[in-house]
Amino acid sequence: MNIHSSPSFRPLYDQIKILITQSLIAGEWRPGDAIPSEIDLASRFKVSQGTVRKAIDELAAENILIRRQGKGTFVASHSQERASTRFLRIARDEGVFEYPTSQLLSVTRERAPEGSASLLDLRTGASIFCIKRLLSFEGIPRIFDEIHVPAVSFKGLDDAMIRNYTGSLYSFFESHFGIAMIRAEEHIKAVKAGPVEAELLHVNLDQPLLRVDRVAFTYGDRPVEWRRGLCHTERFSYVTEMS
Amino acid sequence: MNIHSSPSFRPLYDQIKILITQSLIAGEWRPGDAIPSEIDLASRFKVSQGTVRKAIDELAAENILIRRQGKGTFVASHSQERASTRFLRIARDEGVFEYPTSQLLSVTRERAPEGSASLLDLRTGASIFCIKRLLSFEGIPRIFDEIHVPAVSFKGLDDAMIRNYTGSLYSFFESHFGIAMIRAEEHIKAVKAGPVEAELLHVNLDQPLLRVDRVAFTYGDRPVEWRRGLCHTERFSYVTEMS
DNA sequence: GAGTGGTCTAGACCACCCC
DNA sequence: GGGTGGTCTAGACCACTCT
Repeated sequence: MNIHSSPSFRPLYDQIKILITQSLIAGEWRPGDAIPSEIDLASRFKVSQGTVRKAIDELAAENILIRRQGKGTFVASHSQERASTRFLRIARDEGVFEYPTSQLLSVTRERAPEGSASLLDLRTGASIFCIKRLLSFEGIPRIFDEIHVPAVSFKGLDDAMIRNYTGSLYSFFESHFGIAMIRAEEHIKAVKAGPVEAELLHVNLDQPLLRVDRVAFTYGDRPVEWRRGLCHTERFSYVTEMS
Repeated sequence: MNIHSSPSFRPLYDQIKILITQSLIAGEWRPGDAIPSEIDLASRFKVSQGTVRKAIDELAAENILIRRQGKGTFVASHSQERASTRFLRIARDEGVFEYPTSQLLSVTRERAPEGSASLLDLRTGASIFCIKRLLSFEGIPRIFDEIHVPAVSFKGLDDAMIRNYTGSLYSFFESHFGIAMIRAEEHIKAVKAGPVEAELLHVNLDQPLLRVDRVAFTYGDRPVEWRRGLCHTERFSYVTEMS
């Protein structure tokens, strides 16, 4: 098996990562499913088990797959993950973590404004769904979210569907539209509360809020969600780690 | 080599990670140094090269070591890293990244207040150094930092030393005190500018600022720095990624 | 050419899970 | 007991860097 024919050498395990990713994009294995065993994949791709292992190791490090000793390797899912604090970085300063409750404000069909359109690789004016909601911790409204997703990828989305679903929004996107969020980038600023968010979050006008702009990506680094969260950070913080 | 004697089984490569970390703590290899080759380490630890590889792979994934094909494996350093954006997450919304300039305001010896003391595993009132500085982007002051470090680990620190040093603060800590920062946790809030920071950052009183509290750790997950940054985020953002 | 890390293989055996 | 992932080894060969 001579793949060492440079130039532009690409390791075997890297090519296998791509093949696995393509199967994920194609929906051959869906979030929560077990993928074939390492031995099966090795024989399918005609490589050694060690090479498959390395490919899976990297996908697991990216939180795309999850390994469970003795059971198998699974497609990461927002539905079954314990403590879905993975994309929710707001937490109490002290005390136990409590999952927020969500109040849906509106779901509308809109034309994408320039900002979110370009970040979602859409043309300005493309059709999107705009979701507005309020997240509350301990009964107190803390985060006002405005969420844009391309209408073409989320055909038929409406407020009743969301209201009838119990679970996180990303878990809803997975089960109803087969779109799994695997990565996100956020830009954070401190801003003054405007009239809308002041009323929703029960704060005075011009109170400082955290403004968290996010772009989330699915398999193959395809951007599929833009959102802006306005967050009242009294007794709460946005938590990050770096290394 | 039978290490598979459960209970409380610990893989060999994990034990070797610990041994390498201990050498880093002991200062056997310092930031910027090359560590011995994989073959040398394998014979020193009496394991196969593959096992050493796995240990080094994980330390490299944690940004503690840096592999360079054909050259060797090196201890990560804040001095020689290209684009030390690793612990500086504030960037312009658009345009090219420009490294900020630092203006040292004061270096004083203080008694640790309760907050930073407990986060640094010190008793309240322990001796610390308090560094205050102002970071400017494009000539405009953007971040007011207050930094606490234990006096016992930073013996002899004074403002002249910092002023005479060109380079980042963490690179200074490395070269003068042998303390390498490898990981940090941050808690972010939106707050109103008080009188001190309003003047320093040239903003009105009560303007919203980002308040970024950080605890930074060195080898062995030992906390050695607490800092609070107040940041004026007009045209700038705090950038994060998650997966 | 010598030395380093990087890739790939084949095989043995262990830890874990479930039937 | 049989299947899964997890660890460890030994060896071959490639890619990169420096001398």
